[in-house]
Amino acid sequence: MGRRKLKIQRLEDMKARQAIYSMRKRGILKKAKELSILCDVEVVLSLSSPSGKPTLFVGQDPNGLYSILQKVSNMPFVEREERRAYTIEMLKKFYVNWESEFDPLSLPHNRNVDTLKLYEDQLQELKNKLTEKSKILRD
Amino acid sequence: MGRRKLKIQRLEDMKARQAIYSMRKRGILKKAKELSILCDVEVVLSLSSPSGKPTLFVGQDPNGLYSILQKVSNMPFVEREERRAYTIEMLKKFYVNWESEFDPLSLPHNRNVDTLKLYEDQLQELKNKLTEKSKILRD
DNA sequence: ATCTATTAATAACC
DNA sequence: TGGTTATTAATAGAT
Repeated sequence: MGRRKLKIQRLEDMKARQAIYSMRKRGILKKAKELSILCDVEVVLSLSSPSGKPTLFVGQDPNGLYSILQKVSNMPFVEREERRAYTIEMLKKFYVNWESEFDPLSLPHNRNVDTLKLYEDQLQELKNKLTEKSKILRD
Repeated sequence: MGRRKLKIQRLEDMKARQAIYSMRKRGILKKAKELSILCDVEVVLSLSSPSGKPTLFVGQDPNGLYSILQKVSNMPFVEREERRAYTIEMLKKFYVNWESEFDPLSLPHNRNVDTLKLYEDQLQELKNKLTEKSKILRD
């Protein structure tokens, strides 16, 4: 929408980038909010401005953020900068079709996750340790 | 947009919920993709359908997901179901204005985070332990 | 930031 | 679920 149709490609003009970002950020946040209310669903939207300022929207059920974190918190690798590539690989296994051009990365509930089973088991001990530490920390 | 203006409130009719969700999901995913390309920014969008099927979109820089996880993975509490409320409290501290009616939860880079400093320090030891474990796990 | 000409999303229908 | 159309909403370019 607008005076002209905008080609969807990286805007090279930094000024335009920032301007368009501000406008569209408002739009998508509104959409996110509406969707979460209308359909009573979990929505998490995370953005970074061209200058790097992050924005987080968590709609309706805060457990939405909780649940996505829960999935990924099974991976101990997120805390190590040099492990990014590996983290991404793990995410691909949780969320199929990572590379798909536009289609959402959909994770059917009953997907076969055999390959993850072993991994999860390996992590159990680690998570237990973490939980203990958490407890100590809160006391 | 549509034949009539839709009031933004929870749709009680399950059928309508599912239908509207499908339509709007497509829309918001398109917006997310466009924003990530146009402005070359990190975008992470996580949705749950009314029936619970999750959808994840990660745009442009996969490190977007990485960085949000990195922030929150500073919190060891995410792995404990009964700690949800506490987790939410921590998130509020990372992302201000949690309760704001529509405004995004924005986290300025140079925000004063004194209250977090102590917490982060306390967590350092924990993270070190975690890193060790991760290393062992990969070997 | 605000303003509008236009395009894009979408509510109701089929 | 997928397609069509009348309308509303988002927004590109200009102010």
